[in-house]
Amino acid sequence: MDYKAYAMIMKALGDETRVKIFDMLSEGERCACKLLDEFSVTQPTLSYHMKILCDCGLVSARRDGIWMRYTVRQETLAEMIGFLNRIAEGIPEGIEVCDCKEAG
Amino acid sequence: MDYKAYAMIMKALGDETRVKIFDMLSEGERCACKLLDEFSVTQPTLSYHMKILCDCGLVSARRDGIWMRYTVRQETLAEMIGFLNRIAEGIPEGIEVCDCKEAG
DNA sequence: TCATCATATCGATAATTGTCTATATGATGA
DNA sequence: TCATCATATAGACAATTATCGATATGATGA
Repeated sequence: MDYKAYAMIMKALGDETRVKIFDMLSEGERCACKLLDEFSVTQPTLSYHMKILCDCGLVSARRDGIWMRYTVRQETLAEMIGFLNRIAEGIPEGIEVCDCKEAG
Repeated sequence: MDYKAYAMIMKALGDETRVKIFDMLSEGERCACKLLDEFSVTQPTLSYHMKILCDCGLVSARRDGIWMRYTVRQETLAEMIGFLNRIAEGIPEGIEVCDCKEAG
């Protein structure tokens, strides 16, 4: 997974509606109609948001008859958390001042 | 921290340049000039990106003479990781099918 | 005080995004 | 097969974003 992929995931969650949807999905599989009840957006707008969440790999969709059902993709979420954890762990104890003064 | 704040953080990281900058900062404090060397953007553009990273709370900036030095704000990053962990942990074992069929 | 250097802000602009209405697609059941 | 229902796509549009060049700000040192 490269920076482009991480940025795509973050961008997908960088919208209040989508981050709420994603949080709702943490409770388990949800259908589009349930999600539509919760948010004051039209059906096409919800569909647009779900596509973004699916395209980045955070959510998977399955068709069940005429309904669409969505779940969190744990692998992708785990990779994202891993990336952030590595950044958090990478921070050294002391302050490391860069060598501007010498260079300039 | 509310959904709006989380979305703001995610949006800040939802750009390839910024996610790279943030990853670079995991190595320790960095000055603007060092960051500018690494990325093919102009100085005003870097300044713009750093403002976004600072405004959402992910990065803190300090002035050191004529230089600006940036560090990861561990508290904010930890809160973000915590939020994602709660979502990951919230996913139940079995598939929970919602009651579309009965409701419709 | 003033020139210089690093950074921030301004104003402009092309690209992207989030939203809508209207319409298409695709599954279901009579 | 056809009407119906849930969802997806198309097209339009206002708002936001990422970027730049030009300029302002603010610290430093002669």
